[in-house]
Amino acid sequence: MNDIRILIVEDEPIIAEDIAALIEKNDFVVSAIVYTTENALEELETNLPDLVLLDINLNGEMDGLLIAEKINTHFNIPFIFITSYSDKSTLEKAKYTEPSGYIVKPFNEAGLYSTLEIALYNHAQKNKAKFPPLALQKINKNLADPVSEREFTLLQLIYDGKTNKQIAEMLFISLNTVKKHINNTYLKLDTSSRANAIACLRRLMTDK
Amino acid sequence: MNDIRILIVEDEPIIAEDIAALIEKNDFVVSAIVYTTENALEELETNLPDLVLLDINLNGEMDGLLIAEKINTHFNIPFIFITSYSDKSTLEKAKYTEPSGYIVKPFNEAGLYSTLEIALYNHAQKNKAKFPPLALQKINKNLADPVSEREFTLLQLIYDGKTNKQIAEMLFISLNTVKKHINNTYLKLDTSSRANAIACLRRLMTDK
DNA sequence: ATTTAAATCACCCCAAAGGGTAACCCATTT
DNA sequence: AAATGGGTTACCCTTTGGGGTGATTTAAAT
Repeated sequence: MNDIRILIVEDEPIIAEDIAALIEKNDFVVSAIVYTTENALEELETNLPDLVLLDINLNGEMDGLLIAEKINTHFNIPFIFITSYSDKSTLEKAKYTEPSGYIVKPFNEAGLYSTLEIALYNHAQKNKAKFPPLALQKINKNLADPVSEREFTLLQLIYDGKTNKQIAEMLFISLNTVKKHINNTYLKLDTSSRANAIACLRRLMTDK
Repeated sequence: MNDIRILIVEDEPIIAEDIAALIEKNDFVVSAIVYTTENALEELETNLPDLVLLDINLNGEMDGLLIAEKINTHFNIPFIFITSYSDKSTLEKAKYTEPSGYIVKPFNEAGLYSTLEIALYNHAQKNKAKFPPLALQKINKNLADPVSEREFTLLQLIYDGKTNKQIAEMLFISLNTVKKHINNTYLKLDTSSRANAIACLRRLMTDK
């Protein structure tokens, strides 16, 4: 089956059942409902779900944050906080665990469902987000003298490991033109070699 | 100021004002409120915010999705959908744009605030996760002939944009040795230039 | 004790890339 | 009408990088 299995960690049985009903109504599968931190950790070890709905406050303690940390360090699954505590200090602590969502009670079905769907999709995309393609705007934002579109095209090809000759052939322009463009971009990037330009571009893509 | 500037894209002025009030109440700054797709795109070009609150349906069209695509391809900022359309088909389309959040109307202040905070924090973290450092194990996992630790050191320096001469000086070895090592790694990576080797390494880091 | 593998270095050759100058075309702007 | 800026090309020259062969040392493995 390709069913999405969801673990519910919630110390109030009535609310847990309520959540479970909404989830199943939307064609997800509840892998388990647990009421304590210990059971939650055990459930993760023995019956790993695809996603966790997590109450921050469990029996008076903010153990949801501990569980979140455990999920981050030991499992690679998304989790969503469901809590009635929406004060800034709780949220502040919670956000550092990088939850896929944060739902404040009372919540509605549509809100829960959309948060679930997006959490699952975004989590799946997360790995693919590494080494993203270059973005001209992003690079220029950090440059005094902006790179032109044509120059950017050349930079992308350099970034892909192409030689000047290959670039010339791909763009149907002279080798001299390629060299000229690249030289101009080197001035703008304040660099002086392809490999260094690539490192520079990486920096510009992550800066600010 | 380190104020977080938020763009509101919402075709109903009353709701837009409502959102703006909630935002400012929570110490964010509204960079602009726009009612049309055109103005939204213009605003992105001329006055880039830190985050966009985006209604999917603008004047009868699902232009919010177009704007989302534009943000993804041209700008590197988080965006959150705010919509009254919570049907599965709309959500399905929306999730493929990888929004940082999806808020279903009617929403409450706590829900909006927490979604904003988490979107901003997760987006900031996302940037840090981009362009991760090279990992020898990961690279070798995909290579028939594994790279040695010393060779890996050299590769990292190439990846950082260093020249052979710089590498030789940094590692206190002869320029000839540097060349030899690099040549050996080129054989293993089946490549033939630094820039190409870098592109190859990036590939190896993302390949399963 | 011998093989193996990694790291080190040298020398040579040629291809590729970097740096500078000058010029032309074609838009857009002033 | 003139200036500006991007894209294009050429020419010249210097530096860097890539490719091959061979050799030594050291440490680990058989």
